[in-house]
Amino acid sequence: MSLAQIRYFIAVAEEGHVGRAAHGLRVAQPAVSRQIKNLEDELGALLFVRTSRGMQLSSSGRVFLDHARGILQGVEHAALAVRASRSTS
Amino acid sequence: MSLAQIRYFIAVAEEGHVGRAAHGLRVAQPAVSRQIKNLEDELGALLFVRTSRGMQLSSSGRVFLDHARGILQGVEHAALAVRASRSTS
DNA sequence: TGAGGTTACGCCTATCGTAATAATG
DNA sequence: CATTATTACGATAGGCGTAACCTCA
Repeated sequence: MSLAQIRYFIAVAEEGHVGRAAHGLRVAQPAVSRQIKNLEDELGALLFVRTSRGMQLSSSGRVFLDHARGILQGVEHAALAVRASRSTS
Repeated sequence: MSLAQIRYFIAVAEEGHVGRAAHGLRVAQPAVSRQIKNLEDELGALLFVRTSRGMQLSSSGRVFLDHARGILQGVEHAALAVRASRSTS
């Protein structure tokens, strides 16, 4: 699992389309498609249901989404906290 | 920032030595040394004070450590939650 | 057949390990 | 000089983009 995979996952979950997510992430479609697949393989669960119109979160995907957002927020907070502490050091 | 960097950082913080941390991580010393440096560069702060006997957390490092642990726990919980939800899907 | 997602394939960057180089007590 | 960290450098793996392919309404 990587932070990039988590970002890609959240983007697809919010957009409902790999293509649209890729555009927002400024990355090509296959990059997102592959990383979502890698993530699913590692977790041993399908995170999305593929429909002919796009991707919809599966129940496992919904479970993962909450955690995923928390992780990214944790990363942001960590960076902010360190940058803030710099002046105090 | 990557999850590997966070793992390396925590290991060094706990061991107090790059070498010992590397051994525990089953990776060579320079890999850890470099990633710690990359992390420090990205965060714009020194996370450790280098002594001739090893590495000691700086005040910025102490700030980061709490966040770092939380992030990794978040990752673990996320994976566990998805694996648990698999059977429920 | 059009609107999506995925697989194939070649390139390129990032990371690694070994070996060499500091630095410090 | 022993101990520990860092830098150099060549090799490799993982990620990306383009292009080709698949699937479903």
